[in-house]
Amino acid sequence: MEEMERAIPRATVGRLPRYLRCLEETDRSTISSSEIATAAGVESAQVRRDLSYLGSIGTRGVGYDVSRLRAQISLLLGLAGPVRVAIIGAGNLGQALAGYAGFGAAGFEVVGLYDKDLRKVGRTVHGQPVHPIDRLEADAGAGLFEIAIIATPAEVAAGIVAKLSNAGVRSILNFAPATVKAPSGVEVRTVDLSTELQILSFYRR
Amino acid sequence: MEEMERAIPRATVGRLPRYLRCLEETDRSTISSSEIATAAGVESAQVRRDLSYLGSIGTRGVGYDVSRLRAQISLLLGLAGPVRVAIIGAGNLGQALAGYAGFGAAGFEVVGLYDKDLRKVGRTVHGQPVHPIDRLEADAGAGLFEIAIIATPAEVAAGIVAKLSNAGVRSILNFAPATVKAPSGVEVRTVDLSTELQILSFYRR
DNA sequence: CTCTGTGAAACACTTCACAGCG
DNA sequence: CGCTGTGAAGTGTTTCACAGAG
Repeated sequence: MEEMERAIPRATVGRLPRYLRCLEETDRSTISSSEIATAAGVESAQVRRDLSYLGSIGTRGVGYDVSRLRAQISLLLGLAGPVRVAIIGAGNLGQALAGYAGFGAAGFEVVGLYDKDLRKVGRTVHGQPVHPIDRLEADAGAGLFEIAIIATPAEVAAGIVAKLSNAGVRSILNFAPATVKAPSGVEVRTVDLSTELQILSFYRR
Repeated sequence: MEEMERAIPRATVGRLPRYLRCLEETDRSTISSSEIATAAGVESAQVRRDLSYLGSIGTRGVGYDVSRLRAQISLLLGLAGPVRVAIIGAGNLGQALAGYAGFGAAGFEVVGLYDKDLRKVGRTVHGQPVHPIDRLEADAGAGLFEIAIIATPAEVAAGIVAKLSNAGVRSILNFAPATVKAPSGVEVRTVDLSTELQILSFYRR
């Protein structure tokens, strides 16, 4: 039997962070769907439909209570407590990510980097320890982090995804320019500069 | 009257770069839809449907001619000649992007950075000149680049998008954590770390 | 009277399944 | 016979439009 009580569409999940940001930027205590819509760049009916999945509690004639709605969305996105993030690969990108101050503000906590190069292991990068890549699977299995960010060369990305998903990690952000098939139950989001530019190239002129 | 001859679905455009990469990685001269599908992590029917929008020329019983197909996809994505890219914002991210070697390999050419800080203007970053931000609109209008990458603080992102689209730029990659509404006819793709992590947080456990 | 929540319609995208070409 | 190309069916998402709560 399938679980189907709270089937929130992927498209909706993808927009909730945007709504959350709008809510954080306003100073009013109540906000209507069309105000959120304008700020988020979508249709107001879309906002109402999306928020209705939260078992929503807007007030007709008024709108949504900002702090209540923030709490609801944060809860749904699993942002109630701190979310721990591991960075795989301590090269240029991995180090830049480790130093990114935005993590804390958004409730994420970097718990370490993993690298193959033993000369890097044991050092710290922006205050974060660099661990040997051999320890990755065990640490993942022990539940030391919830989300993994892959910042390795493309050749090894698929292997890392396999290890992580074996160890029970369900959320992976992949910055390697490689197409990796997500094992079922695992969400892999790939962000690649060349891919983005190629898509944009289609839409020019 | 609307142009409708070649309405290629956005979802298809988003997958073409992946197919292109598979084609670049194979050493065979012919390839079937299910082979592409396996490599790209999608269904074979999806590949055939997507490729059929290219006015496709597979050979029944055989598959697709790799070099022919590469040429077709490149052409459709507008990658036939070099595509010029400007980087707006010469801070950490902008500088890192300017130094990213992957541009050339994928047929993109960085033509310069733009920054508000006059102390940076006139310097070069990884061989790229830094121009004053005032010149952005004129340079864009003069057609000096096809794609703009926004690597500025969030506060100024919306204004930059407005200037660029005024000047006729149709393709924008936005790394600022800001929701910008794309003027019609302009494609804006936003990539933001916090948003990605928040989405992934939903799918953990 | 305003603004939510939601059936129902419209639209977009994916998958099935098979006719038919090479 | 193998594999493409595509009608048709299925699924997911957006938009319309309005009943009804506050």
